Amino acid sequence: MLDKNKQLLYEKQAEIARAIAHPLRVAILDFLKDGDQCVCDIAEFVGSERSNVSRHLAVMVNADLLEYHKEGLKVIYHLKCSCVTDFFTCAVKVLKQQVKENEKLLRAL
Amino acid sequence: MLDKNKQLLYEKQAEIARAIAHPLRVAILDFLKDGDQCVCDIAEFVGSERSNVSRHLAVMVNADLLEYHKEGLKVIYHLKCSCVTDFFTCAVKVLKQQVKENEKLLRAL
DNA sequence: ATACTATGTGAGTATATTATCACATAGTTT
DNA sequence: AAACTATGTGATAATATACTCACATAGTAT
Repeated sequence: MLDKNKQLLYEKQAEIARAIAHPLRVAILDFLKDGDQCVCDIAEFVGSERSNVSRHLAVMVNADLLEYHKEGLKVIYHLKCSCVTDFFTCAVKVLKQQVKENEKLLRAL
Repeated sequence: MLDKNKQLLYEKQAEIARAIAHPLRVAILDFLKDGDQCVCDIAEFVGSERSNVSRHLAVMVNADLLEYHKEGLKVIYHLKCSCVTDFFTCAVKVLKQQVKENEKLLRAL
């Protein structure tokens, strides 16, 4: 059985996964990996209301995936840990493997 | 704005993140990285009901993170894509960075 | 066939997450 | 100061997730 420390670690890791686990947030992370952006431009990129984007950004700041600073009226968000892209690399691997299997299935018809 | 294909990709990636985003599932993945296991032993490892574990396993099979085969009465689960550990490496990096910042804060008191 | 073991599933409840709208705040410009 | 712009937040409703219990299924052993 798990000891308390391991359990806590798993909870923390799950928290980080949860902070990524939304299409909009994935889109935001993908956008920010190419450079810092303000809420306004992020909202335009992902195609959602600013208030909604604001909430999603807060989720990721809370999980320490993002940080921000003010520039006049604007709030600029910045990807704090670039290794987040490692996750996406893995996700793409899983997806490609899915496709491969579907192709196999298709050929068997 | 995002085109349909990008949007679909982000949804798929989010789906995979969601499949990881639970303490129990993180624990299971961590357990399986060291070798295949049956539901029974997984349930014991994570310290939860078998029926619950069964459901969590189904979530990850659905996301193509896991696969399984039967061996007599037992169902053996297997980590399909070892790169999942990359995600945890990143998560740990984020957590360490959190700790560092907290230490800084503490010293400033 | 009966009893047993490992696993999965339906139903119900509890809880968490998300989107939306209206509004609040804070900084900027005139 | 008044109007404006960018952002964040409270309240609500809709939806999704998670856990539990009881039961179903499938393979095994006697």
